[in-house]
Amino acid sequence: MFSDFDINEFMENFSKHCSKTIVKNFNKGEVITSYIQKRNQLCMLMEGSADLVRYDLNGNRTIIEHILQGNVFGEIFYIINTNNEFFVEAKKKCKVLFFKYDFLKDGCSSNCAFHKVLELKMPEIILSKVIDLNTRIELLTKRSIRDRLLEYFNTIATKTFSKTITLDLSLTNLADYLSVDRSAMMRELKSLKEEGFIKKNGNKIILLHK
Amino acid sequence: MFSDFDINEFMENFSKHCSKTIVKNFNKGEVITSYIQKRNQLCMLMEGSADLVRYDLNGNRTIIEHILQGNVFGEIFYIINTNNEFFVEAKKKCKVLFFKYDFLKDGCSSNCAFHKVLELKMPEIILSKVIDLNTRIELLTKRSIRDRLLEYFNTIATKTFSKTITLDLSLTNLADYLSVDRSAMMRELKSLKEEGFIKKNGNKIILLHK
DNA sequence: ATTCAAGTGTTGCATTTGCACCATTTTTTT
DNA sequence: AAAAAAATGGTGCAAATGCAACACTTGAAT
Repeated sequence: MFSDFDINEFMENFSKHCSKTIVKNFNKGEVITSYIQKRNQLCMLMEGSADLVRYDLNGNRTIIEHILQGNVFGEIFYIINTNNEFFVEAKKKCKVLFFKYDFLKDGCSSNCAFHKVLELKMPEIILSKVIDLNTRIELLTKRSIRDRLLEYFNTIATKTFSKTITLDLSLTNLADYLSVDRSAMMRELKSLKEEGFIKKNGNKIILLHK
Repeated sequence: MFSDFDINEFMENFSKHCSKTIVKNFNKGEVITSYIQKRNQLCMLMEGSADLVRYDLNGNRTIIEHILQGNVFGEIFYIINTNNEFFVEAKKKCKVLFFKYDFLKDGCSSNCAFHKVLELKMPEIILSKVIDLNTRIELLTKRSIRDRLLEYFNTIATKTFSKTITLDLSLTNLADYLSVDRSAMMRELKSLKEEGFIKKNGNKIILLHK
């Protein structure tokens, strides 16, 4: 989608030239932002990886979104009407660009050229977000743990053109991402192995044709 | 978000002036589009309401998305990598505008002014889509039928500023939307009534403070 | 007005999932 | 290198959910 355009390089330059954007660095485990107030905040992950995590009243932890380099995130995408808390947690060292969505339309005082480019690219950036979210919904509408696991594996296999998958989430986090109980998921993984749907060795999974 | 701009009126005019967009009408029950090929199709619902429905291999029907007047939908938002079939079904008489996403960037031969406006408004249109999808994800990550029902009711209550809700989905469709078994959902609705969380009379539901 | 189709409400039973543990291994921190 | 923390793998049991079936009501079509 950005074949002729390196969005990360662009954003890096953007932040250097435009006084109204901020770049911050975070270490693993730190909270990048929390979705509480309405600040119209829009963020872009320039380096590293992070999770948008929700803790509910029962103590369940859910990974709402797995954020990779180049992805956008932030309050601007949410209407917060629950008591739950949302945090974006850095999984590795992260570099994050913060800016306000309003600001995008308004331009900045210096009327900088970067704004124009970002404005132009924004539909595509958000469109790829929509595609990711729909992929997530496709997963979450699966009714059984088995179907969610297979959907997750198949999505990655399709993306990487390979039936051999290296999980970038721990199994504990995978359960939180699929929004299911971890021990029940382990049980299901075992069944999938025994019934010949997959082979599993550590964080490597091979999808078998069945 | 479109306080100073009536997007529907605009689209109506757009379709009249721009040779590359098509408006079609559909009766209740008709299939508006199916998500199979990659045609970069983007649609906007100008009148009526519709559901994006998926039937899986087990025969389960899931309402992936409930599409209202002014909403956009279409293949462009999806990567189809499953065997499942996706249909958009008209719930009422519908008027739908079809166009191609690519075309948006390229402009049309007559270089019409409508393109410019749509280009300008596109980020906001898609942004509101993102907000809807995140609301949907928030619902689907709830682990119990009870929590999904309450989340659904609360979202509507927040939107309408009222604790009294009139369901615009049949209970059968609501179950398909929550992605749960209908009879299990009915059981849960009954418990919610008995335990004093809600009052229910036909398709009217009152949320009680608890 | 009658027939047919769809939606509602309910139940018994089987299956799946979640919960509360525990043992062991791996990773991280001190 | 030792200690602490986190992840993996597992189990028994309880609770939630799905499935299949049926009666009844409502709405649509002929």
